[in-house]
Formats: sequence, structure tokens, C-alpha cells
Amino acid sequence: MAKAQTTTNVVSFAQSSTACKKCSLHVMCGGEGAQGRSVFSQKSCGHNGRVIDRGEYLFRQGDRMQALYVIRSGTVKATISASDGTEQVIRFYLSGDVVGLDALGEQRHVSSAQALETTSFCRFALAEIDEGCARAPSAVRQFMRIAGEELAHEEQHAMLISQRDAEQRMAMFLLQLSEQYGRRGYSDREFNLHMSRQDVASFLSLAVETVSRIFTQFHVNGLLKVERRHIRLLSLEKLREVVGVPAGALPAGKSQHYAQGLN
Amino acid sequence: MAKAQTTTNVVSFAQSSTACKKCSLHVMCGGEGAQGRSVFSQKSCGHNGRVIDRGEYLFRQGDRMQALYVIRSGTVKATISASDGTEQVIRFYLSGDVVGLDALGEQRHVSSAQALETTSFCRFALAEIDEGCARAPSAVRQFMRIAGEELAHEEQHAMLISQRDAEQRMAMFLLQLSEQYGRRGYSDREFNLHMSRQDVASFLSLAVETVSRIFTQFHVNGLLKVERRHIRLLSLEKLREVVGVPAGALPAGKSQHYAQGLN
DNA sequence: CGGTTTTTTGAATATATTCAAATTGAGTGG
DNA sequence: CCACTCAATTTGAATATATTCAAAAAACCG
Repeated sequence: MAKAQTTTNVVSFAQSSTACKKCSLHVMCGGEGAQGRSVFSQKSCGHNGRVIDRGEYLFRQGDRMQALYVIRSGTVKATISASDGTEQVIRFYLSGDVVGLDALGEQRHVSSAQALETTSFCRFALAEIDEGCARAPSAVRQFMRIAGEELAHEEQHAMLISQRDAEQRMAMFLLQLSEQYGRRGYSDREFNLHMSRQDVASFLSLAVETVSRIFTQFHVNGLLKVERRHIRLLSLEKLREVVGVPAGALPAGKSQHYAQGLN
Repeated sequence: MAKAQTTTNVVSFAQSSTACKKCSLHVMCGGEGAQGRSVFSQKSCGHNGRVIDRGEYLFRQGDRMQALYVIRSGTVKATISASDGTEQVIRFYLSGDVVGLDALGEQRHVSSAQALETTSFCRFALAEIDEGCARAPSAVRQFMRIAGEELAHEEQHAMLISQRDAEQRMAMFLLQLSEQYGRRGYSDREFNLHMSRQDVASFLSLAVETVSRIFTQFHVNGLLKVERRHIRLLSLEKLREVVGVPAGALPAGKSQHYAQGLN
């Protein structure tokens, strides 16, 4: 189950230079110049690339932190298990996501990260990151940015999860996935779930049965077609209605916030 | 409601040098030396100190980020409001906590931060932080640490919230507060809630009525004495039992994690 | 193809919510 | 200082929603 495969190369790392330019840890990768980012665009970052099979772990809860990871392709789920044994999925990572940030605090991973399918990723050793930050001030900034995004993401997820009912959570989950796939150039209407119903249930804090029921309910109501792991969204609009958000949700806050007193 | 008070000084900033040494953004404060931390111990960091009254905001959701804040004394609640108007408390900050990290991503605050009582804090302008990071490599590391802790905290909270029932959440909430107060030198058995029942309910994703009911339930069962906002915990042990965690919970992960394949 | 796991479906139950109303407390102005 | 209003909290009863238990069906694995 946990044997490294050396033969199969799911992703060609050679062709990755364009993808690398969009990588959020790109600045950590190579080059010694502080300013010109264009320096990096010539380099392939593939030297960091690795692949793991489904079921294998990037790291486990409690492990001493050694690196950060950026997903190139595949899907990873992050889980936290409490001392009483209960385990919960707290996040799914797709390509482009940075994994492992939560360990920056105590230098130990608070969650486990497991591949749900064959997954390729880049590994950034802590030392590399330190170097990168020391070399380029922009790296520090970039790093802060990533951490902030992750934090904001987490807060918003917590908010969404706990305030909505089962239907809304499911709709939200699907819309989120749709958006993520869309942003990465895949179809936002049709995709495969790489996670089990159990995983989805855990992520949304629902019972497996409930997840199953709502899938069929959505299917019956014509919101989507579901066949095993294959999902085809028939109406993003209706899904959005289910979530209960009339206009734009998270994407852009067009609210009219007033000025604060002192700060 | 939002007038700055110039007369009252709740906290003497002069006496704060010892507290400052423990501040997690201490390294950002003054001094130009890169290494010797002892340099800073002489300085009072009070020059950053500010005070706001109950009800005032540190910042509001959507505001452009200008600074990070460290609470010196008082209580702050962070809320997120969705586009449909629903608002949720996502966190309470006490003295020593760093507020505003979630804005590091998009440079805009994802949540609002409002004082629940007269609150004093230090303000670290973004520029200061950049400087600090540029000056001292340790500052970068420290910063990463804070961000990581915050992230881990958020993940664990999400985990706890969503997997437990109302009683467990309440017990958890009280134990958490108890621990936080204890860590800060206050009594961990007796304290005042600076947040309303509504705030607690929102934070735990429960109805106000449920919070109220469980308070009285705990009271009747002898777990605590509650009178309005004043809480006196009579049995931390029983509260822990309610949460359902036999041994140690979050504090230290004594689990036997195995080595990962490659990483 | 047989054994095992995952997923789906059904029915009963439980838990927290909602609605409604009473009570308490805080703040204000006379 | 007291009466008053308004907001927060508590309590009760009915309801609703998701869970649990149980079992069948479908998919997966070797």
C-alpha cells in the first residue's frame, strides 16, 4: 500500500514550466536573483516533483514538519483525529493547493494528508523556504499571502458548515468543487468525486446516509445526475438557490463597509 | 457608541515591558539588532498601545488590511457575515492573541473584530512587519509560527464544533475559556463571560435557547454555578467527561504515528 | 465468481430548533 | 431613588430535521 512507485509517471514534469509560474511557492523554487521574477520562468521546477499512490500519506498527524507541499495533480484529503478516536475530514486539496501550513506553529502536523488518487506534488523543505525568504523579500510576502488565504478559507468553511442544513451543505460542497475544477481548467459541470461518500459526510459533518439521500434527492429534482462517483451538474443556478445565496457569495464582497474609528 | 475615549486608561502601558517580552510579535517592535533578543527587553513596547471601548471595531469585514493587532487586555469577537445577512461569531480573542491574520491573503479583512469590553491592544502596521521581517530572519520564522498556530487552532475548532452535540460543545467552550484564562494568570475556575448568550450560541452554532438550557442543566447537575455572566466551574473533571475525552486531548499528541513513505 | 465493502433505502428515534411567552436585568429619565 | 422601557435571558411545548439502526442492493477486489 505504501510502496513508492518509480515506474509510472502520471505527470510529465518537463512540461510544467508554465504551471510552475502560477505556483504559489514558485518564488521558493530556484534562482538566486532577488527581484526579476522572469528569471524563474526559464527554469523547470520539476526537480521537486514526486508522486504518491492512492492511500499513501504526505504526512501524518503528529509527524514532525519537514516540508510544505504543493499539489500538482490529484486529490488529497486532510483529516484530524481526536484522542477519542473520532476522525474527521477537514479539507480536500486539489492541484495548486499548498498543504502542510498548519504545522508551521508547533512544527508538528495537526492533520494527516492522504492521497485519494495517484497524486503528484512538489516538496519544499523547510530549509528551502527559509532560504527563499531570506533571499527574496517578495517570498516572505507571498508566504504571508498563502497563509492568510488558507486561514480565510478555513474560517469561511467553518462559517458555512455550521450555519446551514444538510441540503445547503451538499449544494455548497458541489458548487465549491465545481468552481475549483473550473478554475483549474477542467469542466465545472461534470467531474468525478475522488472521495467516498463517507469522506464527504465527514467533511460536511453529516451521516453517510444523509449524504446519500441528498444525492438522490438532487438527482430526482433534476439538479444533477449522479452515478456512483460521477457527477454532472445540470443547474448551477438551482444549486445556488439551495444554498440560499441570491447574489454573489464569497467571490467578491461588494458590501458597503464603513470606516473604523481608530486603527 | 464609537467615540474614542481619551481620559480612561485601563492598562498602564508603562508597566508592560515584561508582558511585551512574551508578546508573539515582540520581535517586530523596536530595536535594529538582528540577533540579541535581550536588546528588546529593555524597551517598553507601549508606543504601539491603543484602547477601544466596548462595541468599537478593530476592523470590519471588507476593510483593506492596514495592520495586525495583539490584544493586551480585554476581549474581542470576530464575526463573519454572509451575503444573505447571517452573521456568525467565529472566534474570541483574549490577551496575547494576534488578530487580523486572515487578511494576509487578499489584503482585505474576511471578518470583523469588535471589542466586547474596553480593550487595549498593540497595532503593527504592515510596513513595520515587513521591516521586522527584513531586519530579523527570526521574525519571519516567528511570523510563520503564529500563522501556523492560528491555522491549527481554526482546524481543530472546526473539528470539535461539528462533531459534537450541544452539551459537548458547551463543555468544550467552557474548558477552553478556563484554560485560556489560566494560561494568562487568571483563575481558571471563576470568570466572567464578556460575550452574550447570543454570541456563545453563534460561536458554537447553537440556538440561544439551547445555550441557556445547557447552562442551567450544568448548574443543576453541579458542574458549575452560573449567575448571569459570572461562571464558576465546580468540576473541570466532569466537564471533561461531558466532552467525552478520557485522557489528554489537544495539548499533546501522544499517538504512535508511523513513518511515512517518502516525504 | 464469492467475499467484502460501499452505497442506498426504509422506519423509528432523538436531539436541537422554532415559536411563544414569562422573567429578569440594565439603562434612562423623571 | 424609583418607575419605566427595552433588551437579554430563561422556560415550556410542539415540531422538524438529521441520526441511528437495520437491511438490501450494488460495486469492487482478488
